[in-house]
Amino acid sequence: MSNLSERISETLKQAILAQRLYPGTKLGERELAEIFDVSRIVIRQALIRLANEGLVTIERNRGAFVTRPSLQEALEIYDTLTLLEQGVAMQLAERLDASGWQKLRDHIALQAEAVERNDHKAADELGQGFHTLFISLAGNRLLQDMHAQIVQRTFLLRSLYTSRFDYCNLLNEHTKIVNLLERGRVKQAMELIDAHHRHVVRGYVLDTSSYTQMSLKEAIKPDLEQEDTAPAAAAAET
Amino acid sequence: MSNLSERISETLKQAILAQRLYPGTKLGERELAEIFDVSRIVIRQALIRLANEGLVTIERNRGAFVTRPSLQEALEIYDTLTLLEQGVAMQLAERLDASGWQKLRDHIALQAEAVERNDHKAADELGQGFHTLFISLAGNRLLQDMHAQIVQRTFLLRSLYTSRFDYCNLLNEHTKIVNLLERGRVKQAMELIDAHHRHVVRGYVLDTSSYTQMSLKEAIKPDLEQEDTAPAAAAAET
DNA sequence: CATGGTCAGATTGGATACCAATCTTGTGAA
DNA sequence: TTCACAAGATTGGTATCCAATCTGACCATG
Repeated sequence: MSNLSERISETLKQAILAQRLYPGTKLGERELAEIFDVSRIVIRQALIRLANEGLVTIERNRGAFVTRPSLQEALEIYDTLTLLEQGVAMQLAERLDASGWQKLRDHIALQAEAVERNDHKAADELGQGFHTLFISLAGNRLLQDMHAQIVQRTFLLRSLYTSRFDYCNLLNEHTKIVNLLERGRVKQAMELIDAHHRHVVRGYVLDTSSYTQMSLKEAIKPDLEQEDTAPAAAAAET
Repeated sequence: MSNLSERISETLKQAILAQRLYPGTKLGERELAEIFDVSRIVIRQALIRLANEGLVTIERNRGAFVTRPSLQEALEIYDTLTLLEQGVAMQLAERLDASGWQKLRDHIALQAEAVERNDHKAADELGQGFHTLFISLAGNRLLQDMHAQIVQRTFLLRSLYTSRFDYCNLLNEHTKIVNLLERGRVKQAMELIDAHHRHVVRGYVLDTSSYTQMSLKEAIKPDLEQEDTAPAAAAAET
């Protein structure tokens, strides 16, 4: 359904966020056109979309590459994330109702389970999800979209630097933040949010050595198969 | 220089921000392709760029239109703007040096002159500029870009609703905010920032009757001439 | 008279083929 | 070895064509 170029940009985005496409990887128009079996123009449009979101960098007459954020940009990403979440924290402390706080606690409980199961993958995703849920409770769609865009960029950093998070500690901080806010201790909560993001940044070890290179086709294939069920059936009819 | 589709999207953006292209106006591919004398594909790419920034809305198989923000979205825009500027206020109160405060005061002085001259246009632009300067002092490029994108959307609102601002009052509030922040009275400053944006919103009178409809070509022409000096000369040679 | 359905035209989304400009690369000469 | 230059590859853009869909007018029917 909907736009072809939009679907392709979405597929590429998933591959980038899942770290199957590594920052710096060249995204050749011709190559992608063959992989997706579409014209180059659709690929170009998809790349323009991704470039506008900052996930891809287009260099004139040279091509598109998965964006490689500098350390400076990495700091800006977390600084901005902190600013947004501190702002939302202030709003929630004033406006959030009981059911809202409960949603946060439920989410934390889910993550706690995952941590106990030693399910790193789930714990990681739920940890990310907490921040998204937190922002969404402000009820501001625009703010939510901006936040989501910045969170996306953090995935580029995860690809670039090996990350060793202390999930248990991060989870505890989530709990503390909710507790502080619900009791109206806004200032302390905001300081903790700041510290929380610094802890996340500290989890990034500057170690660009260990990354597995993958072919473009290899990297995209999983998403391709997942979404190509219908087109494949249609193709079988011909 | 650089991309054709990027230049065209920039030109269209100027026309939208200058309120020569009114929200709801249809941006037909064929029509624009003739006006700019380029292929439809370049236009499509430009429209995709603008759609990603929220200035244009693309409806499948129907075409692109200048975005018409709902009242809900208008509130979200100013709510988000408030959140960003409050966050930056906190940072500046802690970190800004003397020369930074001076820049803010200088800017306010410029706007004060414009107000005294009764130069509404300049006063308006400088009023906008204050917020941009304010954010830029945080020294966070990403944050600055996000802020700029949201400010752009406020221009859509200015087109949609007739605005009657009390420039003198808004200017005074700018002064007060700077004074409060420099003296470390962060909380009061943040409250004033909130009030300030509410005053701006109040300046929008819901009155969709008085808007001058303009043809697409008419609306774009000024920017076209401005940037087409070189191409025009080249065309004259043929 | 109003209402609903059908059909032609217009517009968008996309494919294909082609060309110009630029970048990369590899080779040959100094 | 190093520099310059030519060949190939890639991107940016054009023109033309086609399918899908939306729009709107026209006509038939209750």
